[in-house]
Amino acid sequence: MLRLSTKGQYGVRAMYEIARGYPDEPVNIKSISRRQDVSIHYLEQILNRLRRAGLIKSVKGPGGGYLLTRPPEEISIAEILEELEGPFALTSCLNPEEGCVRVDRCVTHLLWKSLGWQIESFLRTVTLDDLLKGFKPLDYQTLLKRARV
Amino acid sequence: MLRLSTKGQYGVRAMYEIARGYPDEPVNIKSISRRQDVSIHYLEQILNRLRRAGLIKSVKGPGGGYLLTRPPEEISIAEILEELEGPFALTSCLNPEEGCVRVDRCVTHLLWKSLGWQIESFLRTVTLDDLLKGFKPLDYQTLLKRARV
DNA sequence: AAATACTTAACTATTTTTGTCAAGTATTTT
DNA sequence: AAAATACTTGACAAAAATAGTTAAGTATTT
Ligand code: FES
Ligand code: FES
Repeated sequence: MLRLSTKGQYGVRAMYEIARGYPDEPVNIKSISRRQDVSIHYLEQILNRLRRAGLIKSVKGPGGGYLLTRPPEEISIAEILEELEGPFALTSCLNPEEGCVRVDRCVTHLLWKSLGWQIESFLRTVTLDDLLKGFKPLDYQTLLKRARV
Repeated sequence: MLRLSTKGQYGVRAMYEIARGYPDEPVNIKSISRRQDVSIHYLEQILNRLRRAGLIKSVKGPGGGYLLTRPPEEISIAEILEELEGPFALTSCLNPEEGCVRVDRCVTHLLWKSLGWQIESFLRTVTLDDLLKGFKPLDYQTLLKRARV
């Protein structure tokens, strides 16, 4: 239930590899593909979107690859996922572009909205730098402390 | 991103209607369909699963319908969603039946696992009784207080 | 000129979602 | 017994989303 698509998962893992080269060592697609076991062609599609969104930039030619445009501690997981999968809206009713006529008399609307907030808030507190440092949230209490900030 | 299927959404809303008849007034499918704007045939499919799971029971014949098998305050949203959409596993790697060979060297595995825990924990604290009483989580702080229990 | 590496668009197979349809079975009331 | 109400089950199917692949480029450095 509530599955994260492979596009989002691969995107975060690719960003982790690119973050390892920060600030000046471009990481090429082939090595990301090798280290993360994701097809080169699929990665091309994913990295293109992240580049157009301004999260990474590309360096062409031999020795080229991808580089972060900002320090790893300034790029959150939420930001990456948002670019690849759209806004945090658990239901179509919550999507501003779709909306819902039942909103006012719906008993579950606020529930989904709140859960969405909670998910988004947590993912905004986790950055690429956390992943680089081997961030390992061990228990629920630790998570709450982070989220409470 | 991270969408909840209509089956899960409709399931919770149907359970809310059935909860309104607790403990002794069976609620028939037709009235659930009318009040929640969901097709009768689709509801049949959903309620069947919830009945087989033991969350509700059916009463046949005229005046029949569905009844909760336990008090509304003992049935959490998490339980309903689990029956309709399977376990809280954000990625296939987290699903016990699927698994993943990369788990040990994966930089994101614990992240998705933690987020899954957080979502599940929150939904276990919200019950049908909360919905009946018009539970309206107003802000993130309120949510955290509930989750912290 | 050659090698490396990114860029873009179009296409497609598979799976999941979101239902519908049809033919029952069970129970109560008259 | 008959009629009405209401649940039960399984099969089917359209539509959308997911998860990629294919092909033909362009740009840069050595
Ligand atoms: S049905 Fe749209 S807000 Fe609940
Ligand atoms: S790829 Fe399976 S655990 Fe991360």
